[in-house]
Amino acid sequence: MENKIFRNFILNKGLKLTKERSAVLKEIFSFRGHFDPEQLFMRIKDSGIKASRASVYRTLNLLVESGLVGKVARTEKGNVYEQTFGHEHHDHMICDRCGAIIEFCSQKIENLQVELCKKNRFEGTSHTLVIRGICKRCKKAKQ
Amino acid sequence: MENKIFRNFILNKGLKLTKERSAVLKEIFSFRGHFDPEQLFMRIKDSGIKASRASVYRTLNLLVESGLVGKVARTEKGNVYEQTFGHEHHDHMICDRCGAIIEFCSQKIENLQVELCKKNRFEGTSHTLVIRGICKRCKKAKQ
DNA sequence: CTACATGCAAATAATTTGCATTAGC
DNA sequence: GCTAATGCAAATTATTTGCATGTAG
Repeated sequence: MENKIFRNFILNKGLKLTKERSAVLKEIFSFRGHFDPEQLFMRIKDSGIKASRASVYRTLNLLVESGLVGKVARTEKGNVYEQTFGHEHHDHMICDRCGAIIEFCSQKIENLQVELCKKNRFEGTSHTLVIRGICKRCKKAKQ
Repeated sequence: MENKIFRNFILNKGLKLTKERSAVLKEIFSFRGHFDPEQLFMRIKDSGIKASRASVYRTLNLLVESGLVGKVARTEKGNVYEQTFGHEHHDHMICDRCGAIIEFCSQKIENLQVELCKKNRFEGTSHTLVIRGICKRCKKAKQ
């Protein structure tokens, strides 16, 4: 499914579906969770396929553009991504101490978006909520 | 007021209140709005005081630690800050058509943050909510 | 066979840091 | 006077880019 979408996206732009690009796509969709470019690069390397860091970065940008992958956040150590295709909308909490990213879903936020948009006569299509602070693990370590 | 808070913070840590640190604090509280370290550095330079980029960065970190200044976001071109002392929190709607940024305040979001953090045993310190869509002006133009 | 993509290494850009010198307290 | 802060330039880190070569369509 995601292969088809990516293929279409690539060909429509007059670009080429190389084995490096396919490898990046495949690796991302082979697991669920957050990742950064370096982790992705290592995973691909470990899987036996060769794709340079440069290609990983370049493909990642294409994937974001295509909508298959989303940028979750910018942290002190770079960007964090996730696959967005086939996943329900959720938001994130980010620990400022250890960088942990916690996902959560809340119907109240969805409702709040509708309410706020009505009040401001804004036609909302999506939102991003990030709560920053200290995760329970670090909170415990602090004491 | 903020001078007093900063002075206390600095002295409590056994640090020194230098003229560079005072200059950074003064400059930040002399206007309202967002800024990045480079802009701040330039403003200070233009105001006739000498303070190196390194000192601006170092002081900025202290100010965030003290709670007088907050990190608004990480953008593609670095961190964006704002003074937090004496200012109410707000969030943004961004129009995908014309790029307009609408600020809004909502007590319900603040409450929701508290509720979500409690549920996830997360110690939330701040949040960023961005709603994307079409603003009323563009919505009207569309019809 | 003709763009476009790749790998590499060098370039960027924001921020941090080591060190000799200066200055709060 | 002791200790921390400054300025500078070099280091660091994540990401991008130029270019010669490889390859998909």
